[in-house]
Amino acid sequence: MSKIWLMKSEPAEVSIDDALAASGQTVPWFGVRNYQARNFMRDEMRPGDAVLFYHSSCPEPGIAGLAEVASTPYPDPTQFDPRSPYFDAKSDPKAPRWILVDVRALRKTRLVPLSELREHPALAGMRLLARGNRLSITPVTRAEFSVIKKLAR
DNA sequence: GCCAACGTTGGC
DNA sequence: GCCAACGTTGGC
Repeated sequence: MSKIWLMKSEPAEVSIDDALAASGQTVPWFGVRNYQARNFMRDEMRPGDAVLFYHSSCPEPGIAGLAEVASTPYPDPTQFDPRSPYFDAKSDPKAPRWILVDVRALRKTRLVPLSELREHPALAGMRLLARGNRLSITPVTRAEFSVIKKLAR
């Protein structure tokens, strides 16, 4: 059974529009520097898994589009680039610490603001909404996904 | 810019 | 292994 994920991106860096404009509508999900989020990509994601494309750290945080996992995991090149903000001097190229997957944008949705997600009773259990959650990648249940797809339509 | 909450680091 | 200090996330 395929899984469903919510993945946060700062639109100033990669927005849903940027992803849709990319070659093959696909972007490498670089910059994840949290072990739990990394492990989701490494251990649990499969190509074809559904993705909610979330805009964070911006004037209107919320769900901005639908996407899918488009690759198996592979090393995140930014960890080896000293000029990148995601450079990690402690990562050994022979055993890369950070990986990523490619994400293919499928379509933009109406922006469903975080505040609206919080108000919806059926979404009260969402990992995204858990107190103090900072994970940039969180699992989404099928029930949550169908509610959100209706909201986003 | 503030700050709550959480993750990571490193001395012991 | 503990835990204080520090760094980061991310909404507001």
